[in-house]
Amino acid sequence: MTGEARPLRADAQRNRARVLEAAEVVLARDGLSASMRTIAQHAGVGLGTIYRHFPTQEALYQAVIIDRMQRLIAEADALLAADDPGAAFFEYFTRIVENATQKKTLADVLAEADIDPKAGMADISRDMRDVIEKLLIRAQKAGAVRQDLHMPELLALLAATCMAAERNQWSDELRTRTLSILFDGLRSHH
Amino acid sequence: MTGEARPLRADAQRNRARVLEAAEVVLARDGLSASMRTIAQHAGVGLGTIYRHFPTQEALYQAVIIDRMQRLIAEADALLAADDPGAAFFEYFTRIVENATQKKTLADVLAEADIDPKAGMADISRDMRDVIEKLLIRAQKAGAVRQDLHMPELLALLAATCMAAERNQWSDELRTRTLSILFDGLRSHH
Amino acid sequence: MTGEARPLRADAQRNRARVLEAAEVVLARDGLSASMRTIAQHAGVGLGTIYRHFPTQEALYQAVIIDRMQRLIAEADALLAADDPGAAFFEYFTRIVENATQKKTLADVLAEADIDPKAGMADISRDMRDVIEKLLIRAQKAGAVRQDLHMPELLALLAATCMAAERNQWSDELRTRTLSILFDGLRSHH
Amino acid sequence: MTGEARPLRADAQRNRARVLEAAEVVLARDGLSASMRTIAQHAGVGLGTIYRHFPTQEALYQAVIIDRMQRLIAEADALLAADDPGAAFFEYFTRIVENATQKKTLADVLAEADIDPKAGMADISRDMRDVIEKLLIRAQKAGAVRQDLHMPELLALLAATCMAAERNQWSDELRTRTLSILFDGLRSHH
DNA sequence: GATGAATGAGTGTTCATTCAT
DNA sequence: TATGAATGAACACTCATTCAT
Repeated sequence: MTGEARPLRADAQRNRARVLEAAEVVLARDGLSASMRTIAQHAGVGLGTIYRHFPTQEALYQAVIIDRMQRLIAEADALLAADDPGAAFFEYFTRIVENATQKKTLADVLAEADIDPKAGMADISRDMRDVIEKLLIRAQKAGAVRQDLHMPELLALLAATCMAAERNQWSDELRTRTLSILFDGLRSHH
Repeated sequence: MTGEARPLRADAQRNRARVLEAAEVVLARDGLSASMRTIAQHAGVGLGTIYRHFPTQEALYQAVIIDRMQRLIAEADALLAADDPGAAFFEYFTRIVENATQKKTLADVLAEADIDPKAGMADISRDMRDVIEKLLIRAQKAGAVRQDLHMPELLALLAATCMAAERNQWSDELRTRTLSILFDGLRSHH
Repeated sequence: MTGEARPLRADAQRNRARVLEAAEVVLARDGLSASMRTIAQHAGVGLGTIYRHFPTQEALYQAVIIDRMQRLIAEADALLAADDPGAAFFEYFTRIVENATQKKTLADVLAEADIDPKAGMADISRDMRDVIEKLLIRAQKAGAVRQDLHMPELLALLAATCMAAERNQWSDELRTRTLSILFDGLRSHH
Repeated sequence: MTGEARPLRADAQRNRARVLEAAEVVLARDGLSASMRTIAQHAGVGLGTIYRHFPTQEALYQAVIIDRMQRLIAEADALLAADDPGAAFFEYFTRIVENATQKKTLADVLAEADIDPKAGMADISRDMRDVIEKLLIRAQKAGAVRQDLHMPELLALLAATCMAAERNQWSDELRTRTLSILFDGLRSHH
C-alpha cells in the first residue's frame, strides 16, 4: 500500500526485468543462436522462471523488441514539440540507428513495420510508424525534407540502416558519415 | 600419378555444382533454418557427398556466397569500360541490390566486406571491394559522384540496402524509389 | 488442546474436499496427463494448498481413489441386507463397473486390490475385498452363484471389466450386453 | 548377393529390430513413463537411430503393437483350419491373453480395435478383428459358442481380460481359472 | 567416390515440488 | 494457512557431422 509495498510481486517484476535485460544482452552477443538456457544463466534465474514470464521463446524475443520500441517511441514525444522540425526529424532517425548499433535486434521489427503486423507486435509497430510519420510531415511542412519522400521508402531506408549498423557494429564515425550522405538524399532540393 | 583417365572427376565437378545450386535455392527458401539434409535431397545427392566437397556447413554457405560474388564481380567488367562512368556506378549499385532481393544471403557477406575478412572469404571480398572502388573513382572523376564519398560509407550503404532488400523482399517499385532517394545523396552538388 | 476455536479447520476441510473433487473431475477429463496446476485452478485454490493436504501427486491420486472406494463400499451395506442375495451380488458388480465408466481411474486400484497393498491403499482395498466377499458368499449360499468361483478370479474379472469400461468408455448398452454374458459364466449350472 | 549379403542394409534392419525389441521390453517394464533415451540405451543404439526408424515416440509405440499383432494374426491361420472350431476359438482367445500377460501393451490396441481406427493402426486392427470374427462364426456354426454373442461384447471381454492380465501380471493358474469362468459364459446353453 | 545410417550434444518446453512471502 | 513464483530435472525431438559399406 505504501511505496515500498508488495515485496513478492516486486520480486517477480524484478525477475521479469532481469530476464528481459539478459535476453537483450545475450541476443546482442549470440544472435539468433541464443538459447533459453543461456539467457536464464545470464539472468541468474532458473529456466522455468523465464517460462513463467514468457510462454515461448518467440514471446520473449518479441517482448525484448517491444520493450525497446516503447522506449524509443517515448523519446519521440519531446522531438515532436521541438522548435526545429527538420532537426527533430533527422535527430530521431539518428537516434534510432544509434540504438540499433548498441542493442541489436531492433532492425528486424523496423524491417517489418511496413509489412508484417504479426501478433502483439502490430500495435507497437503502428505506434512507431505513426510517430515517424508525424515527424516526417512536420519536417516536410517546414521545408526541411523533400516533399516526394513517402513512408515506404523512408521506412525502408531506416530499416536498412539499422540492420547494417547493428550487424556490422558501425563506429560513431562511420554512422555519422553514412547518415550524413543519406540525409543529403532526404533533404529538399530548392 | 595415375595411368587412368579421370571420368569421375567430371561427375565430382557436376555434383559440386549441383550442391551449390541446391544450397542457393534452399537457403533462399528456408533461410538459416535450412538443413544439410534438405540441401542434399534438393541436389539429389547423398548427405556425405556434400561433405566430400564442403567440409562444413559454414564452408558450404561461404562457397555459395563466393560463387555469387564471382558472378557479380564478372558483371562489373563491362561497366568498368562503359562510356558513362556515373551511370555505370549507379547501375552496378542497383544490380547488387537487385541480386540481393532475388537470392538472399548475399548481404551478410557484403556487410562484412569492409570488416571481417574471415577465411577464404577475404580474397573475394577484396576483389568485390576493388571493383566497386574502381567504379567509384571513375564516377567521381567524371563528376557524377560527390568527392567526399569514401569507401567505408559507400560499403555501409550498399550493405544496408542489400540486407533490407533481401530481408523484406523489396518490390521492384520500392527498390527504385528507395535507391532514387539514396542516389541523390551520393551525387555531386555542383 | 488449544484454547482457541478452530474456524480455520473448517476452511481447511473445505479446501481438502474441493481439491479432491477437482482432482476427480480433472483426472476423468485429462487422464494421467492431468497436472497439479490444472487441478489447483479447477479447485480454485493455490498450488501450495494442494501440497498442504497431499504431500505428493501420487498421494492425491490415492486419496481420490480411496474416496471413491469408500463411497462404493458404503453402497454395499444396503445390498448386504437385501432380500435376494444373487441379485444383490450382480447388482454390486454392475454398480462398480458403471462407476468406472463414469469416473475413470478406479480400475487401477481394483486391479491391484488382490495384489499390491501399497501405502494407505491397503486398508481400503481390504475393506472393498471383504464386502465383495460377503456378497459373494451370500449369493453362493443362496445358490445364485457357482460354488467354484473364488475371490482371485472374481476380482480379476471385476478389475478387467472396470479397466476396459473405463478405458473404452463403454456405452450403457455395451456394458449391459457384456456383463450379461459374463454373469452367465458366474452363475450356478444346476 | 548370397544369403548373407547386403551388410549395410542388414545392419539397418538389425537396428530397427533391436529398437523394436528394446521398446517392447522397456515398455513392459516402465509403462508409459518409458523414455526414448532409455529405450535407446537398452537397444544399445544412439538416440538418433530410433528417430531414423520411427519419426515419433507414438510411431514407435504403434510399431511395437503392430509388430505383435501381426505375429498374433499369423498364429490364427492354423486355428482357422483346425478340426474343432470351438476349441480353436477358445484357444485363440487364451493365446491372446497369454500374450498380453507376457508382453504388455497389446491391450490398448485391442481396446481400440472396435473403436478408434487411428492412423496406420486401422488396417491391422481390422485384420485382427476379421480373424477373430471368422473364428467366432465357425465356432458358432459348430454349436460351440452361443449364437447371441456378437463382436462388440466379444472384443470388449477380450480387451478387458488382456488389460487386466497385462496390468496385474496374472499367473498361469489365475488365467486358467478366470478364463474358464468367462468361457462358460460364452458357450452355448443347449 | 558416393551413400545414408548412426551418433549425441543441444534445443525448447513441461511440471512436480519447494519455500519466501 | 494459503499463495504462486521459482526451480531444475526430465522429455521428445533436431541436425551437423562421422564413417562403415
